[in-house]
Amino acid sequence: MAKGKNDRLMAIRMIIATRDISSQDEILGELKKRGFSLTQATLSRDIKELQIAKVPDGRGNYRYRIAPNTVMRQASQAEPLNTGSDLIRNCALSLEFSGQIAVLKTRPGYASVVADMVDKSQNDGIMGTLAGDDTVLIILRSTAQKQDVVYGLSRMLPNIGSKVIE
Amino acid sequence: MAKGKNDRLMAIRMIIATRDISSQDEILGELKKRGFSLTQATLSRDIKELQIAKVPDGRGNYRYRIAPNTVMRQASQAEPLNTGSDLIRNCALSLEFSGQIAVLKTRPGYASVVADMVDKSQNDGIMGTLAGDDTVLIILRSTAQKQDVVYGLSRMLPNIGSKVIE
DNA sequence: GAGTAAAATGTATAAATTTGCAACGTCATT
DNA sequence: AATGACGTTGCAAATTTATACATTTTACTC
Repeated sequence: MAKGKNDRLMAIRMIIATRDISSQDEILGELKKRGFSLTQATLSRDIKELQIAKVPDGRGNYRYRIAPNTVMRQASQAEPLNTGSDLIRNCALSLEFSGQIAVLKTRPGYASVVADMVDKSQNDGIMGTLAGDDTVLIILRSTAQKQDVVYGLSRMLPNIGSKVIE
Repeated sequence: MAKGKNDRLMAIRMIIATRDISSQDEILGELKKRGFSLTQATLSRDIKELQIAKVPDGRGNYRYRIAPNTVMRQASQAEPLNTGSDLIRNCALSLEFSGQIAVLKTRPGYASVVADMVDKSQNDGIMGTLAGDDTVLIILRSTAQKQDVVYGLSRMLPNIGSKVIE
């Protein structure tokens, strides 16, 4: 099972989203369980590339998390869109609207990745997004139509339409 | 011994919000310039307490950042307001409204500091704020008038009026 | 003021993370 | 096949960060 670097990066994201991890050696152990072969040095480089950080959790411990600085972006400043993997595409769990706000629930740890995709979906109705760990808050422009927003999102998240809570 | 621990913590927040810092020793140097006397060990503990993390910045370097609070602060619980420096005052870049929400963009890294100031501005129209890295989400009370909110903010951020996107 | 518990800090060290460098593999071109 | 550009990786060392332990300071009570 010769897995490429990209699979490894996705696996790292999944691991830190799923488990309470506080050192790179722990991540390394999880990766090896999953059949990856690498050293801690490479992992450190991967983590840098993924913008993952070791963050104090406020309860006396540390935890690896996807970088805070990808948390919020203005939709209009987005770059051209990028396909992304199925793994990412399928991690949107639900979408619910309330006035000019929409709340998009994701699998734990994926919110910032999904928020990034939402920003890149070039949707005029979206003013900006804010991502936590498993929730993306989407701020709509006052002129936005709910249907148009859902349609726009569906370009990046194909089956989002079926996840809308009415 | 000049200043208490709390002053030191505030100084650390200010330093990392203001400068591009990539190691604790650099922070230590800034603190000493400002008249604080401490060791790296104490700084490490302070950083843990403040939930500050060393985050890859996506451009090949690392930077210390305050962990974004994913929990909304209630404006009403704010302490009396505090002048703040010109540097902080001038880091609001734009302000845009959509219904009961306003999105305030700041220079990267300043959102939590600005959000803090907004909370302390004792503005009745503001229900609370949520800060990312360079964006502050301001949730307005349903009764709030946009003009009153802008006016209230201008007490903390003097030229915010000119940054409003219409 | 003496006594005591808790908090804060420094010292020294351990643990964790980053990085320079050389080596290897992949592609595209010659 | 040889060449070269480029990305990826391991190794080992350097750097950076966290922490165990001892000591000092602070805050409070008597």
